[in-house]
Amino acid sequence: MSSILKERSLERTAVATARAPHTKEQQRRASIEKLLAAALALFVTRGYHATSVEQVAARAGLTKGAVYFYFRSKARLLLTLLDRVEEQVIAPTLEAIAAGTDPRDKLVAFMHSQSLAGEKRAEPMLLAILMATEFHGSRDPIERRLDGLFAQMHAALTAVVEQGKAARVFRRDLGTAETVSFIMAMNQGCFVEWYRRRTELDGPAFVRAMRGIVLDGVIAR
Amino acid sequence: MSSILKERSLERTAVATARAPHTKEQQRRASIEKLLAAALALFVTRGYHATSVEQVAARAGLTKGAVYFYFRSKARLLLTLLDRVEEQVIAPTLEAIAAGTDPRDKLVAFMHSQSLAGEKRAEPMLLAILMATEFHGSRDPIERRLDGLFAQMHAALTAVVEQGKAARVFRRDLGTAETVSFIMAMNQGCFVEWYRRRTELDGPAFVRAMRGIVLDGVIAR
Amino acid sequence: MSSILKERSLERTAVATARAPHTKEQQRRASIEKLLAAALALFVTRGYHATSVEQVAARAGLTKGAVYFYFRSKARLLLTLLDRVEEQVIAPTLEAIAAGTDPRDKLVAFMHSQSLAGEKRAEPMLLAILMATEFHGSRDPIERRLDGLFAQMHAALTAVVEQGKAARVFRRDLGTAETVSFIMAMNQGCFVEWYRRRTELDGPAFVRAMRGIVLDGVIAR
Amino acid sequence: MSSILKERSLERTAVATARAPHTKEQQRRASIEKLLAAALALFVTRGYHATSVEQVAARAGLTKGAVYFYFRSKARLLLTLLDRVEEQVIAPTLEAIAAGTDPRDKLVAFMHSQSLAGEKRAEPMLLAILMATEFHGSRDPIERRLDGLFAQMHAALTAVVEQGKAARVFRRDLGTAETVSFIMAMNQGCFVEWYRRRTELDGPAFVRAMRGIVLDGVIAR
DNA sequence: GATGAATGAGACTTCATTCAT
DNA sequence: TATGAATGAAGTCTCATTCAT
Repeated sequence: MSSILKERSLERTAVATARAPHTKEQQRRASIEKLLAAALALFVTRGYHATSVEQVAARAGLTKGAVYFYFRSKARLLLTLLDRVEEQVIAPTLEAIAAGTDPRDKLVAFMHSQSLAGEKRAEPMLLAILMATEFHGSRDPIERRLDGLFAQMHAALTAVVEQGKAARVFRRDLGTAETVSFIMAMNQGCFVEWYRRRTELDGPAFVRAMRGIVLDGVIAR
Repeated sequence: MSSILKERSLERTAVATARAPHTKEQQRRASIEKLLAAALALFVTRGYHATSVEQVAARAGLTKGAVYFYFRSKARLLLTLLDRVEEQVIAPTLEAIAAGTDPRDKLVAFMHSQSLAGEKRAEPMLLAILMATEFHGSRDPIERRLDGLFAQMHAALTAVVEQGKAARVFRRDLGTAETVSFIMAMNQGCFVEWYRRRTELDGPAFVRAMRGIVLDGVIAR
Repeated sequence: MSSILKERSLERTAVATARAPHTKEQQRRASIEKLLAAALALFVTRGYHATSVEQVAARAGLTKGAVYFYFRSKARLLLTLLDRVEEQVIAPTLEAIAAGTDPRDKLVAFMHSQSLAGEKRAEPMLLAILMATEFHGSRDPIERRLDGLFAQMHAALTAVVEQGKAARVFRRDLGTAETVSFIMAMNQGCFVEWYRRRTELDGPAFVRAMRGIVLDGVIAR
Repeated sequence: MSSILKERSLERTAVATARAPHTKEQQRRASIEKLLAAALALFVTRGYHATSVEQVAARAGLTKGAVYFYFRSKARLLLTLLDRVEEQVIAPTLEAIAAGTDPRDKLVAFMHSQSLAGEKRAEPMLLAILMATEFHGSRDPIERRLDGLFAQMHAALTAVVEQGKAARVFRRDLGTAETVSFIMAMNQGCFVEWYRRRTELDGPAFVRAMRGIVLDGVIAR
């Protein structure tokens, strides 16, 4: 949410665009993007602790110093990445849920939005899930940030399930908290499974299976 | 499967029990158990890489050296733990599946066995899931060991689903691989979710929700 | 032969000398030299295994980390030192041999070159000899490097002895391999002896004794 | 010289031989011999520091504890071995020198005795040479012990050379200390070379070369 | 007579981080 | 803007040694 970079870069955008295309500002942006992309790829495949700042820098074609110049620490590098997850994955999902008219619609919207994310932005979403695993119980600020991200989705889904049960569209024999947890857990589990078995699984078919099973299981008959 | 410890201790069990277990053997066992218990707890809560051998030893009331005396490396400590997961969680689940008579029965048996494990042996099962995340893509021998563990369950479930579809008890509109992956993913996701939200969730209710949704979603109507 | 350092530093020498060598490059060089000098002194007096990286760093006025920054391992530190031995001791000796016109000349050149090395570069030469002892039979890459170094001198001397015997200048009653081994062994033995008894022995007198005995013993009467 | 073991074992020899052959005393001896043999082989091939007490014990078919039971430390293990070197190699050589009638004879006796040792007891002699290299400059008691061993031979040779020069049988243009050092150095260097190139060199031929060169080089014409 | 459990010091190495340039 | 030198803490592992049995 609060990337260190945003403010600084925005205040110079005007000047930069007025002047010319190949400016310091552009290089700055490019370096930042290269570093974030490198970090994302490495954190997702190797994990945060197993990835060294040097590896991130090398993959971005820069040196360690650059990471510390743009991000003040390895942790902020991850936090900046998590800001993007919020913008690009969480926020759209929340909006999609909000846009739905009835509970069933909202649940479908949630799943649809998530599978879209899985297709277009698999890595950012995966990052949040994997980092939640890696930092769980660490008492690190990063854990709190991640808890915040998931809490938003959790809250939104809780509202949907309550609504659904009130409207007698969803099964009422299951606890709300338990239903929500199930949906979140299944969603995250499937994300990870899909990422790992990318080559073996048929993406659309997997999404269909997932959606079908959950809807049939959650919707009251 | 091949714990370093088993051989040595077993070959002496006869002698030991004949003479009544005396201190050397007892101490050996006790130290090993303390170390394994400490490692299990720490690996599950902090992760493997984030846990130092010294922390494991300290939690067991011993020193680093003792860890290296019994297990020859940090990796073997984890591998020994995974041997136990296989014995205590995977094997019983496979047996439960095998004991089921029809596909529906077998699927229920799988879920039941897994939720039992979640109740009685949450940490060992969780260990396998979390380590699979931490070591995925590492090319480490540990990754291969984990792949082996999950492959067993995957294979068993694949057989169940094929049977179920052949008998027209399970939905036939979903791909087998996708259905199996869904079941595994959901199962693992729920395990993690339940562990993390232990205090907020009602265990039995959560298991009921999970089971209900999946059965209703998988079984053909 | 392939010092890690050479490439990097050489490619910048032009720029550096053009602009007058400034601090970064100078500091780099200075630190490397300090580390290599410290390592050389310690490896020669205490041996490789008995010398810790920390001792090397401390003697150079730096910390362990600096050693790993410049050389990536303790082994590379030694290998870099061996590169220098090759350049500064082995190569000149080979050249001296090559420059000799007849076998007797070449043998004298060999001994002269070696005693010069003993005077001016006792430590580098000694390093090779002592490390050959320490690593013999270790199957370590360092052993292979050392074998390579000595093989060059061995080959050169073999040619000289063959030539000498063919020209009937050298004794023909002794096997070539045995004569060469004797020369190498005597040379190395004397190097070590001289280093150890530096204070008691008269260097020039020792060299004279050595040379006299060998020549009188090898040359046919 | 002062093996810890001798006293103890001797006082029981009487009892042991009186009783029966397969006694504790015999086993004791056997274990000690196995340990010493293992240590000798390992120290010579891998070096003292690079050999762990555990490796020694394992090669002897025993455990670490046994080493500490018989020898109180790793150092004493080596010291005991050096006692044997003195008995089996140094002493006989000194006696051989003493038995010679004139200087030339004594020098030949020295070289003959040493080459005999090289044939029959290569490892013990080698041990002394290699350990002298490994411990030189260490200020360890072992270094002093080794200095003592070599000092004996040095002293004996010094007497021989002085005699030889006085009798005008040896070259008088070379310093005594330098000549002695040369002989010692050449002798040790050849020992090592021969051990390393055992397979390539013809032992007798090598000894002949060595002896021929040295005698021709030392004896006055 | 010998083992096996356990320790603790110290080794090599990695890595996040700082800072002068 | 970015690099490269350097640090220091921490991590995995080895090993000589002690001691109860």
